[in-house]
Amino acid sequence: MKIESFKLKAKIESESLADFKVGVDNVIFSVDTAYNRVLVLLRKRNEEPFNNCWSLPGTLVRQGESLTDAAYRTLAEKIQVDNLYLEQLYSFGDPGRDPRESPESFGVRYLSVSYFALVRYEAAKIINKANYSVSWYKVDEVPLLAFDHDKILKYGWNRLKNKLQYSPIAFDVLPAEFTLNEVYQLYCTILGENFSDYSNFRSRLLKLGILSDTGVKVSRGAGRPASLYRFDSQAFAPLKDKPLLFI
Amino acid sequence: MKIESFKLKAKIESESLADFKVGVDNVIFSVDTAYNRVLVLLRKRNEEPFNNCWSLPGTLVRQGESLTDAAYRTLAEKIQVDNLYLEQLYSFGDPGRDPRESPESFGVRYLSVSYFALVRYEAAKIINKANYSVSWYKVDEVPLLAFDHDKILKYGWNRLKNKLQYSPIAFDVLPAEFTLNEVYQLYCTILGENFSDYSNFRSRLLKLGILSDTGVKVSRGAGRPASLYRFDSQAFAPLKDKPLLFI
DNA sequence: AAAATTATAGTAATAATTACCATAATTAGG
DNA sequence: CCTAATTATGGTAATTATTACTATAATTTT
Repeated sequence: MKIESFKLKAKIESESLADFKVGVDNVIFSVDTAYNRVLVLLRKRNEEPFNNCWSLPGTLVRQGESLTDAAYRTLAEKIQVDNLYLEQLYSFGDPGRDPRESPESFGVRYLSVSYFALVRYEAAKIINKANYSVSWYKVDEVPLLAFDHDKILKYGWNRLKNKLQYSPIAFDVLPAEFTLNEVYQLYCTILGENFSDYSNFRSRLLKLGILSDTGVKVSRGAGRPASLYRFDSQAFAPLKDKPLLFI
Repeated sequence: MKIESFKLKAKIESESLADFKVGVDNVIFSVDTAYNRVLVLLRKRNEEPFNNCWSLPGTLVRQGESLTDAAYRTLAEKIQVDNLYLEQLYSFGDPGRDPRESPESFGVRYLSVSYFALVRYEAAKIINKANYSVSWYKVDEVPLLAFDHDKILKYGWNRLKNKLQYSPIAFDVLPAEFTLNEVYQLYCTILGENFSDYSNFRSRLLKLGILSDTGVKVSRGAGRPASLYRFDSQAFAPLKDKPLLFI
């Protein structure tokens, strides 16, 4: 059987099934505790459709590549960072969400599997290349985005705020050793300042029993030196999948 | 340009991009409070691959069809039910997850966008047709499933237990008017009996202020008649997206 | 050396949770 | 028809958690 006739046969057999290109779009948040802001990484498109529009950084999935790999590849192309949290967000696949779904393209559909990532602003370095431009935008000051990326961003921003409250994602993003104030600043920056008082946040966090005090003290500017803590993943393991509030 | 040569050009242009078929697989749970068990709907496959294996009910997405529509279509083919909760779960797309991803099929990939649904067992009627067989299995007694459906089921079962605790999905599944005991039984059946005492569950639930007493009393068997309540979606609206515990 | 700053511990008032108990209103069984 | 069993509902005291503070310790800044 020749290739083309095989293809035709497959086409007939599949009746009216859609053919998909699958893209991965990343909502990459960075927490800038120094300036009390959350930023999201946007990329200026330099191709059709939505040429010159800002969009979430994304890529189409290649042969043999897993979805997560595609997400990491996109992220690694744009920023250089050691500690990050990444998880799949949601899949957007409504017909018509991508203008490339034209009749001339034989009814191909574009599905976006979105991922959300969290990094610290100070620890993430943007990789600038000649052929594209990426930039951090304050999460509440993003321009209109290409495709349905506004919707994806909104979805991701909600997930981030919720996830932070019942999941220890903060410790994936912080360096291995951190002060309690650094944790507090991270929570404040993402959730707003009025969610808890520092003293109570400290006791709440320590009572969970998932942080271990290294005993090492560090001075960051003025004031009494703070203890460095580590996240104790062994102590956390039994709490996994329990509805656990971190704030 | 002829169709075939256009296709060839598209192929070259797309370099090493994967082509996907997108399927929707449903983890449909039913709560059987009478027998204190949670069931999941499985379908016996009557086609390759995994012929004669049990699998999650699913379908490939058709041209012009949204993912959610495909999920509802699969569900409506298998069961007849009035009140249900449905939400997208996760997308599984690792290369090699479907044996149809053979070299002869030109590197096509099979992505599964999974959905999870919740219904009441008493309210869901299986639709039996000649060409397939579906059946409820206790969630802790499922056989080995086709594809990576074991993984999907596990993921869905976790999501269900968590979601129930911070989201009012119970009221999507219950009839419009229900007794507090019916709510309690639903929670017990899914989460196990030792999560809370009935009396405390009642006060917790009522204190949320999202249920309104209709004043109508019903007798279900022996004992004092119970009040029928309604879910007050208006009262719930401001609580949406807050980390709210229902137990 | 004094003032400012930050970390940490602690405390009293309030609120929430828990493990019960009491009573009301019905059905079930003789 | 009467009594026992059953279920719904309201309540309470003990415990625990949360909240809004205060006090003190250990450092840097001036």
